[in-house]
Amino acid sequence: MSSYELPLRLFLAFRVLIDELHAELARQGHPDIRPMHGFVLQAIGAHGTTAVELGRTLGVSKQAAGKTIETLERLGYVERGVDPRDSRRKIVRISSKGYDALAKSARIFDRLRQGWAERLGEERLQALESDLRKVTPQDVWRLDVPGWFGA
Amino acid sequence: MSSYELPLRLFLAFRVLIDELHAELARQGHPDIRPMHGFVLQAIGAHGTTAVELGRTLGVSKQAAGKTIETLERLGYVERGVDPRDSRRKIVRISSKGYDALAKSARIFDRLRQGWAERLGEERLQALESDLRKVTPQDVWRLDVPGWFGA
DNA sequence: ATTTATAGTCAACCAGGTTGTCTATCGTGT
DNA sequence: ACACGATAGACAACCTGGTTGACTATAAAT
Repeated sequence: MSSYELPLRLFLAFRVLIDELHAELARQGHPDIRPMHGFVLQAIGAHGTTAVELGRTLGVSKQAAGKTIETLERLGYVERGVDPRDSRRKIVRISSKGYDALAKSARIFDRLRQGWAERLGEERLQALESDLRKVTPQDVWRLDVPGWFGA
Repeated sequence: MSSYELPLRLFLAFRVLIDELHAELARQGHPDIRPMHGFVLQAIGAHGTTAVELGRTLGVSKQAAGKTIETLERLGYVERGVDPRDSRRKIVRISSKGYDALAKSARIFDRLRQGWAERLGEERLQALESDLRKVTPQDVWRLDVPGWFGA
């Protein structure tokens, strides 16, 4: 096929996962969560963060990060509190609803991955994951912080 | 390995290709082309199309398609003419500048794919492409792209 | 001939990004 | 001790690319 196939298929593969995730999340009580909110919650992390910090992590301006936080707060996925040691900072923390969404997302992603493993074979899927790691930047934003999914 | 890694890596792999494409396109005389414009040109095709048709192909509203066409026309990548058999329709055709961008994009994608082939091995890359085809829809052009191309 | 469907445009709105400006607070160097 | 530079957050104006709804012109069907 065309030179466009590889990038397009990568994008479509991503979209397939994200679309199924959100259809399923909607069924499981999170109809208003938007694609990427899960990734933002991941980026916020278990210890909380601030707008400036989140902006740096995600590679956007602090104002953009602030708007996203505002949206997530309005939807109830994060809560904001003050930093007792620095009254300029407002700590953003994942709420219990946020943890619920994260836990459900993780389970759904695992199930979707299982579906792929059945279609491609676990071996081939592991090869695919390994190859993707080789062509993408390492150390994206620490995805393996322990204790993220418990609530 | 978190449940989020697979979708994230797919997205990052896509972004790596798109970012390098546009850096290179800018060097080759197309500094103002935006991520996705190439895909839209592909969707327009050699026979031309209309705003309504393009919207259907891309899975967006006719108004959104119209805005994108307007942008591409302003940048000189497409031209609009009337349909002699239906005076309501305005046919959108790829301009010579548009074809130049498409040809260069194809060459750049091919070169990027070659780089991956050298890093992963041609065999593994073909396996990856084959696996991606198995988990993505056949209808490659319905990719409600909005928002996903970032940058 | 009248009705219905279609193509395109305009307007209002939204999300999420940008830059610039401003205030409050912190931390440091003299 | 304190003045000053750096930082966190908020606000405003603006951009892009989506959305829906309303409207006009034209084509097609009954």
